[in-house]
Amino acid sequence: MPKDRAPTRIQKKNRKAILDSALDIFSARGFRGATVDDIASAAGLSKPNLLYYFPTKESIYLTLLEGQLDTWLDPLRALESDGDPLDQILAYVRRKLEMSQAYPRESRLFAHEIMQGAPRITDILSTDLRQLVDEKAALIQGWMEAGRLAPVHPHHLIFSIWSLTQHYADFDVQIRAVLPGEDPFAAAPDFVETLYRRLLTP
Amino acid sequence: MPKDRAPTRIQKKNRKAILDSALDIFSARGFRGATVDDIASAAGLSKPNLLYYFPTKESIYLTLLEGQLDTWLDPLRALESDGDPLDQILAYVRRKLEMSQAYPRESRLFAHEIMQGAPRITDILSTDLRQLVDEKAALIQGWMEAGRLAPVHPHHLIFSIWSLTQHYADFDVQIRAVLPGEDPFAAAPDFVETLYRRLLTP
DNA sequence: CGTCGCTTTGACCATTTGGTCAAACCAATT
DNA sequence: AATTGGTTTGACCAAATGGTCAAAGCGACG
Repeated sequence: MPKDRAPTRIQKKNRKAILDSALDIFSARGFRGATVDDIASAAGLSKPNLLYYFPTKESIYLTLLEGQLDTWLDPLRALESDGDPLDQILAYVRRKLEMSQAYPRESRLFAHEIMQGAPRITDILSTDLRQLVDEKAALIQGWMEAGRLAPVHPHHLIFSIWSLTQHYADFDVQIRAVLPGEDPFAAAPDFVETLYRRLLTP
Repeated sequence: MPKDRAPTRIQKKNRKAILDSALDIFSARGFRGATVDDIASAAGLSKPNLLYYFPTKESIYLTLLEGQLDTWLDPLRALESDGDPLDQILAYVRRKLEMSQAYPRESRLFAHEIMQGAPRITDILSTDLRQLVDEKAALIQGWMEAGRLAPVHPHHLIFSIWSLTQHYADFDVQIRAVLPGEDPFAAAPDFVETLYRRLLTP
């Protein structure tokens, strides 16, 4: 593995290729279902060569998880107290749905990890994520108490947004198998907007 | 493996124990994350002994998937054209949520399988499940056209029910990490009922 | 109580898989 | 062109894992 210097051109290229291939494979098969060999050949490298850039399979996986976590939570962070509450929520839902469409691999990566019991990120979930959610739930609660949104349990509201939007990424195969021809994401934005509009309009 | 006769008392007991332990482990770790040894010792058997009852790891997994699929779809099948449409939908949602609470392992088993691309059940999804969903979607569509339910895309309505209810089982860890103390399933029934009531009341 | 057929197991095997290592290979700088 | 340091690989290893098998154990029934 290279020294502690500025990464060379080759290092940048290969680390990026590895992480991209690894995301493909981890997101499709979970941590244990992915093999180092598969990731390596998907990245166009030999296994020892891959292990020259990342010391272990786990280190690749952790790099991905940690590297994407912030991005993944950005939409929720952007939920602000300014402006119309319903618009804020709808914008959040829309961002979340766009992320599921644009980054389904990331969605599945987290889904796998959480369904395994989230062994590598429980502490983050119960500290950072929990704090963020509590904060935004309080904001929503405030809107509801002010009569600016119809009242519902704010935490469960957030869960429902997660589940609904990520479902389109995580269960893509099922949706496509069931939906007659049409692109799952075609009608989804309208549907979720309608749903949250009717749920939350005071 | 035993001949083609009526199963003995011991066979019944052991097959049941194996399937139960296997459900524990497959649902927690997915197919590749589960080892035959783990399942065997969880069932209180040696590995060769387990393989005396099921020829392969895959056969255990398939037995579970197929054995639970019908049960898993029963709530949707029970959606009938009789009675008040909203009550029918709300009853479906309630049944589905109860199943997530009572059978989280089964929910996760299917979730894992589908997230892997559903290699073993794609055909069932695109035939049986699709037909069932189409049928019920048509029923819902009819209710909406008759003005007895507020109009939304019926397929996506069904997806939303799946995602919302199964989320409580599949992402249990995350929900518990985020929810301040309370039991996730305590407020869930009220929340989902409110959601679908507001969404669908004409 | 002996036999027959179901049940259980220790020992074993082949394959897969994560990871190591020394040697070869390049690329750029002097 | 020689040197230096990053890059690549073939060969190899140990552990894990799915599965086999012959032999031993056991239960019920005549």
